[in-house]
Amino acid sequence: MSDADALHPAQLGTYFALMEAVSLLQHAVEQQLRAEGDLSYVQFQLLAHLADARQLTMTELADGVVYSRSGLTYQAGLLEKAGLVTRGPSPDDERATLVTITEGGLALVGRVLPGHIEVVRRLLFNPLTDEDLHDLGDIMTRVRDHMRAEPPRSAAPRKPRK
Amino acid sequence: MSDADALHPAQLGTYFALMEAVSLLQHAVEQQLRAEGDLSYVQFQLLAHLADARQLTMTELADGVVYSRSGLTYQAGLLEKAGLVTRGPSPDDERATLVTITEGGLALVGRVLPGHIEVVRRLLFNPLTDEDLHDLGDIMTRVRDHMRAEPPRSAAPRKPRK
DNA sequence: TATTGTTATACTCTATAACTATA
DNA sequence: TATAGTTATAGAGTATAACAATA
Repeated sequence: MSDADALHPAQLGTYFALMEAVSLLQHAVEQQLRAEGDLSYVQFQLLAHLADARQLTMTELADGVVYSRSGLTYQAGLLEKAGLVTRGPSPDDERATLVTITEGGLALVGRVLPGHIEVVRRLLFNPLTDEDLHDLGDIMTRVRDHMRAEPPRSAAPRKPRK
Repeated sequence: MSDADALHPAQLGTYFALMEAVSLLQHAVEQQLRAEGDLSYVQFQLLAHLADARQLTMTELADGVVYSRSGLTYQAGLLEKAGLVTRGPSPDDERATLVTITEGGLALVGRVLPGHIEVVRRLLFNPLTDEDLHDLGDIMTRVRDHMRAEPPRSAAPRKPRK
């Protein structure tokens, strides 16, 4: 037995606290989005990206949202059915699909965002000082960029039977 | 229009970085757990709690894992079917179900944990200094405790039509 | 050939409500 | 009455693989 599990207790505790806190936050945020906009978090993310860019290809939209292509097609289909986005061919690349946010989509984001922010403020930022906020932003930005750069490392070294 | 959305840009950026980083981490961790132990993250969490306590009631097991009761019953059923836990009545309270981890369950946790920790170390802790680690642990512990204490605040203030 | 996106399909997970049994 | 847990069921989401079309 190696000491591969010799992660410091502090590290393990930090990891679990991080995961649990975000899990709780995500749960709260999803309730708010569902109640005020009938949106899942993923759908909100997609709309938020589109509210910023107005128009993106499926591939561009997939960046920053982890999914499989088919998952994105599914979600885009839902958003289109709800009248929040439209889909059409791209003039530049005939293979691409351009997703465009509608007025209704923009309106919905505007309607949902304040409550969303309120939840985040109450749950995440309330117990933090300005310095905490700065530290957390700095740390998580670094971690995120590091993860984005990491080679996907397809799964695991080996796969014990069963 | 109120200034309800006047969350500082720094706050919004921190929030998004946090959510995205954790999303990426969770994705990576789930792949590892699936590949090396055929477990979901939830199942791993349940087994990890049980590896620590050996025996818990369903209600105790539900603490720290957000779910609905039925969701927990479902997961416990899967773990039992896989031979990783057993379920039986409690001597203290005839209503309660005692969930006990088996030797196989303990072995599986032992087999999966090193790889799990390796992924967390590589993705989360690699780009962090000791001071970052300390800050992050301190911050997220405080946030988590704050969220746990928060009144569930059932959903949202009001629900715009549509 | 590689890339973009969709479809078909199967599966996992989660939540709600109704129900049983014990406290 | 309240609490612990299960069941039935329905719905949302995700992934894989096969496919079509364009670059």
